[in-house]
Amino acid sequence: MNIKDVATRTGLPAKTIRYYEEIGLVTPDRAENGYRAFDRTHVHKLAFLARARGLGFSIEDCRGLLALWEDRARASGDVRAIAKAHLAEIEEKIAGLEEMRATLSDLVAACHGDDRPDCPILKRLETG
Amino acid sequence: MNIKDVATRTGLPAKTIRYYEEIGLVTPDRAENGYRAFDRTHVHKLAFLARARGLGFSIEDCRGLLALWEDRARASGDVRAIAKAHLAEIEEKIAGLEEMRATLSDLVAACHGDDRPDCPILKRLETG
DNA sequence: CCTTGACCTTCCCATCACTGGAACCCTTAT
DNA sequence: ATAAGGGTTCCAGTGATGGGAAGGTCAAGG
Repeated sequence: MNIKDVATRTGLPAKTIRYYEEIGLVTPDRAENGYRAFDRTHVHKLAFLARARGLGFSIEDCRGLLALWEDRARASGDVRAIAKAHLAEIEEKIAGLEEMRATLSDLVAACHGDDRPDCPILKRLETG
Repeated sequence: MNIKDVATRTGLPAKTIRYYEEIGLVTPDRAENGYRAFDRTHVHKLAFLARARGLGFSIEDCRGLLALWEDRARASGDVRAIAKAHLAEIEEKIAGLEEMRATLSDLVAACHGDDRPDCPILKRLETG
């Protein structure tokens, strides 16, 4: 299968698939004309990657998850540890963003937002 | 004032302050020895930038906010528009992360996480 | 046979907002 | 004289792509 078909099937841009090959996440064969030749397992792997990335896992996490996925003797605890660490990062990010949101929505609410120069938003940025 | 003092006062790394000069956000004078010479207004400006960045505004947003801050004839509506757009972006980001968090915490909860290979997390990544 | 258009390839540059490091200069104190 | 602790510039790298150039390949139509 050529790269465009794989892109369509997995939802990943062709560029991204080439990148994943470059960093060793997939290793498609090559046809005689130099085109990448993907088989079912490659597509399956790329779909896995697309889902993991969709859940926000880093490329390196994905590499680890892929390795575990392909290891029949894996311990589910290892998978869980990766997911748990990632979950913690996400929660941290959310917390940071929530704080920004709270401040920003207060400021936006406090600013009358007309032609006058007086502005609580700028005042806050000015004075902390 | 030399860059280290400004860094201490604003909480910004010296590297970042140099970068802000490079992209035209501040334009400190130069002493005879080539050192950057910051005065009170530069420090004030950098502190403003530090706070705006702390609220997640992009550098380009900061540039706009700085310009408005320095414009006595500004309309607070312009400031508010920038803040509102940024708030919307943040809320979008939060929504995306919340979705990830929900899925991930379900998966982490469902995975027994021991030595056995059976793993709902991998199953989910495998099958969507 | 030739051309067109849709593929494919590699390669390099850009993103965002820094961060690290090398190589070198200046100042102050010992 | 030297050492510590400033400062300077410039180059390269980060994560995970995206854009675009320059050129090879393939199938269909005139």
